[in-house]
Amino acid sequence: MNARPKYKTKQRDKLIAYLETVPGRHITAGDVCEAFRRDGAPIGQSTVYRQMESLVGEGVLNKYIIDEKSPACFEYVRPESHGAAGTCFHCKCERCGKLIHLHCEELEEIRSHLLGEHGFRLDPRRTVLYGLCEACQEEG
Amino acid sequence: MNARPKYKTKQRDKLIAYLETVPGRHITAGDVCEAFRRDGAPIGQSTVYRQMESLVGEGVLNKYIIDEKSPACFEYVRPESHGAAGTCFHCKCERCGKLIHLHCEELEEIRSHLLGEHGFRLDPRRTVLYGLCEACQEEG
DNA sequence: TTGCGTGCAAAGGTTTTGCATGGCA
DNA sequence: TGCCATGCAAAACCTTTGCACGCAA
Repeated sequence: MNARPKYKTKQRDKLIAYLETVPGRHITAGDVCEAFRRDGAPIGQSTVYRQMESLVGEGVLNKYIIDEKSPACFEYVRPESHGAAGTCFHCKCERCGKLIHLHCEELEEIRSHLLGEHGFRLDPRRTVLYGLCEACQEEG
Repeated sequence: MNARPKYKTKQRDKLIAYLETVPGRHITAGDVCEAFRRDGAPIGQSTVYRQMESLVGEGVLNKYIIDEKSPACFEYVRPESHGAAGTCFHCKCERCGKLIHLHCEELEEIRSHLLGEHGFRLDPRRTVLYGLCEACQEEG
């Protein structure tokens, strides 16, 4: 978890204000750029990338990698859960591509188990569980 | 799981022969290209990409994504475990890159839980659990 | 002979970087 | 004033695609 940037800029404020309107949703850097463009007040894409990467370091955003050809997803974390391990797990259907978000207590136990028994600290932000969703299982 | 390609080519044979020399290790398409280049018998990179993608479909290779800027990793699966529902889970350290194979009863519970409670059939062959290994946690 | 596989080069798309300019403290 | 942040354009990177040629069956 890195330090904040030293300066408070208009772009940074606007970016955070926007992110607060989409808590818990998955958005990409491109989404953000487009949102500002539609607003008639575009922000440079390198600024968006740099600030968002910084916000990940500050714990304000989570960053998820779903697969190599999709852009990275960012998710706004509400201030009250900044410290908490309030991250979600992702399941992706190999067949239809559907992405499922799991906020599940029991999956937290996996993390403790891996840490306690195997010394491995699981990072849910980078981990995607692949498999078949309910609908696709039925289709055979 | 898709069908095999219709033709048996020299390039495909050489590729499989090479993969058999690195079972259980994670390699990238670039690694493969370079290995053949060093051998003095290069293979076109598009051929490598196309054949490896095909081998993933055949179940001969697993494909893993670490993060968006690293190239995709492929892992050779030995023939004897092709059909098996590979009770082997993979943990990969995001820092040192170490690959850990876990054969653990308790992790089987993840699968039952996901299936029972969330209707999701986890495929351990496609799934890598990312995080930090013991040594890298200590280094901070 | 048929048509799939190969290989080169170029495109594709996301993210990063160089560098001059502008704004925060 | 001093330094950081911005923004444009271009680079970097991995991967895919178009197309002509060659090889497997």
